[in-house]
Amino acid sequence: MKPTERNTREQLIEAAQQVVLANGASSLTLEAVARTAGVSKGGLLYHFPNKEALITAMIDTLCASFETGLAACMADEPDTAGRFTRAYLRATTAPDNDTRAISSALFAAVANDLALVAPFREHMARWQEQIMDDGLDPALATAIRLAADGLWFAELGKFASPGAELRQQIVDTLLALTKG
Amino acid sequence: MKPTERNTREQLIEAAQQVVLANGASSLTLEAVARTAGVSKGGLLYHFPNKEALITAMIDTLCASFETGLAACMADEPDTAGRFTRAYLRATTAPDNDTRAISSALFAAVANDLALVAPFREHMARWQEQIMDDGLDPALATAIRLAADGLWFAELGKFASPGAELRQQIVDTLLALTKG
DNA sequence: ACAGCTATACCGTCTAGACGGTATAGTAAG
DNA sequence: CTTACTATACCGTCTAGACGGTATAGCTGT
Repeated sequence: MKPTERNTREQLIEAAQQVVLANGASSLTLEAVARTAGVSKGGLLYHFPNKEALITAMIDTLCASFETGLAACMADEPDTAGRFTRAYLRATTAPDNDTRAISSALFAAVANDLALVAPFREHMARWQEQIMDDGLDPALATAIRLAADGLWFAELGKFASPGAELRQQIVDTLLALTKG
Repeated sequence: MKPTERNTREQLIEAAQQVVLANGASSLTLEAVARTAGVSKGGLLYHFPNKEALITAMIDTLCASFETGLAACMADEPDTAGRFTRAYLRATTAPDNDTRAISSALFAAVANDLALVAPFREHMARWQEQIMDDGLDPALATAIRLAADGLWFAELGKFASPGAELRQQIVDTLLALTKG
């Protein structure tokens, strides 16, 4: 059996997500993560020299995961005006069940050190650029993006998040807005 | 000078907001809050027996402040379909400079104990009820609410928040949507 | 094929310090 | 005598991170 560098690292990140979701960001301790991942604390520190590195990796995973989903949605979308905006909307509202898990990285970052959200901000800025240059009225396109973010935020924090049926109608309404 | 029960209490809440905004939620310690407010730690504990009570008070302040702004916006809005949705939009996007300060309560709650956001969730649920029963298509009205939340969230966390001009156009676009 | 070396992938223990919270004694104003 | 604090000392718990040790895998020269 090969020592599974990749797997352990990923397991640790997953464990960190679980810990945050289960008990809140305040319970994200190195020990708890190690225990959840079935690894000793020393083992965790081998992969991530400190807590900051762990959270940074969580944020990277979040961004990479979304970027992947976004690329897939772009491929499915015809190359007409509003293409990126529609893909963004579809990507944020895709019924990925682990969206919440992955997004827990933001909670962890906010709770531990606001500076850790910087990479996320940069990604957002780049997406916003593409929204602005999407062949739609920039204000409308951004409004749609904000609605998508708002839905994602509502579901992340369980802030009056709409039920399945209403949710679908909202997505459809927003999609329709990208088509005049 | 009467020992100013009210003022000190409010000062402590303000200090807590400042601490969170300045250094992130992780730096919200009782000692730091007391120091910022110019009060001894014992004095803080006189008003708030523990950290949880302090954060709960922060959340209450957040909700009360928004509720007040919302009521004011309702009063300014004609009693036609979409009245509440427009008021909600205006209230969340009002250029209150301390919106960010007050909203730091959410950061504090998420960082310390997710259970503390429960009162906020309840408020959101009640607002959502009124959005649904506002004489508009529920999906459209909720989409507008989510866009308002998204804008608030973007500005709270500095996530690709639009500049002043674009922001105004977005609000106008959303307002227009409530009028068919 | 086998010894010798090195890098990888961990484990378990320890410590310094921070933090929440308690206790106590005292003060100043009304 | 009560309210509203200040000031200080302290305790128990938790935590990040350092450190030393260990087992294994994969070369490399012979």
